[in-house]
Amino acid sequence: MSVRHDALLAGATEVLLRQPTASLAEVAAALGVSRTTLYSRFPTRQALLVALAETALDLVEKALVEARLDDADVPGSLRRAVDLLIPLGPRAEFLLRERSLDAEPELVARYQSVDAPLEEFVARAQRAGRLRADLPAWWIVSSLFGGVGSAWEAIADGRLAPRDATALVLGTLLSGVGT
Amino acid sequence: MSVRHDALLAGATEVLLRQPTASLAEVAAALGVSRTTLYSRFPTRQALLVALAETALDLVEKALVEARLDDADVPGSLRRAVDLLIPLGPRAEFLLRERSLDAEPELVARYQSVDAPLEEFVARAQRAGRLRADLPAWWIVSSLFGGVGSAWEAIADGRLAPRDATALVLGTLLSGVGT
DNA sequence: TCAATTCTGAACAGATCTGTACAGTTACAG
DNA sequence: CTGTAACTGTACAGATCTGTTCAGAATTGA
Repeated sequence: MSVRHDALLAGATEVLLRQPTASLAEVAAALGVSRTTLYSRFPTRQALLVALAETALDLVEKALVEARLDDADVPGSLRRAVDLLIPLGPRAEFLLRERSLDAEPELVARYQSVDAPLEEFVARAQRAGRLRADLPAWWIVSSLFGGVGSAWEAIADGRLAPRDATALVLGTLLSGVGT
Repeated sequence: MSVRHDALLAGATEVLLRQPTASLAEVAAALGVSRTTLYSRFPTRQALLVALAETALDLVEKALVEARLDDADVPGSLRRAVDLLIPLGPRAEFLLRERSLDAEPELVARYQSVDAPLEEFVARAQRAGRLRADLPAWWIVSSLFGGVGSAWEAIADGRLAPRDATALVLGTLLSGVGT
């Protein structure tokens, strides 16, 4: 096997992220693999997209586990989570842009189950008075992911150094931009 | 003219937002217009996309003008801006998702010129001590648009009432989610 | 060295899309 | 009522993409 299966998935994600309408011929060429090989692994284009989404969700899920969300240390937990999410940029960004994935019920179901541990953590932190309780928990989670997304964009544009991203995202999320 | 030109643009935006790969035949059908008519107004598919983007940028630009950004009233100015940006959701969201527009230099140039007045306003507010000066102005603008984007998503999902959106976005942006 | 698995290039049918052309119909203004 | 302008349906050529098939080449492991 000249190209490992997961390396192939990672490469395909990047190609399709840059050019979502790329044909499988273009994807195969960019990966240095023949179109036939691609079809032997993924029977249809949609199957490839779903596989890409699955692995991206796996990565996000894994990041949230590795962040070791700890009710006793809310800022530290959030810092670890953002720190682990930042490098996933290109892999996960694909999920948000590709519309045809919304038609896959099993994927849509996973979106929520992946968010769940973080949302529950936020809700506990709110009850413990560590986070504002006058905002919906889902909104706080949404804002966190939004901040991570803005950071991805800024990094891709070369405006932001990856090492600075976490502090910027968390500093803004927790304290706001007001004085 | 059975379908007004700008109504046609608005409708086309919605169709293409829901299904970015829709053919011009589908777009025309959804608009109640013949495919031939569509081609008579926009010589190519790309020309249609560019026209859509132009009008979306016009709307954002107009919203920022109408917000009457006033250095003496930072929170009020931001509130007016967000208030006017929220209803633009579907129109502007299209811009962010459609990748083929990145190949149009004149559009890319406008992205920045549209943001400019807001970014300058933020920079002045920072110098006046009304906003945190330890964050880059572009990041604050990016966070504001990110918050508006999260609100659009939540509204589309039915999780958020449009009337509540502005307070949620601004409350989070200015004060953060920490206690 | 040999055998099995995997990859490759080429070709194919079917489908779809774009962009163009044109003749006929509708709608509207004067 | 009449003429102009806009719209419509249809048809076409060219291009591209998907998904399949298959015989041969390359790799790999034993």
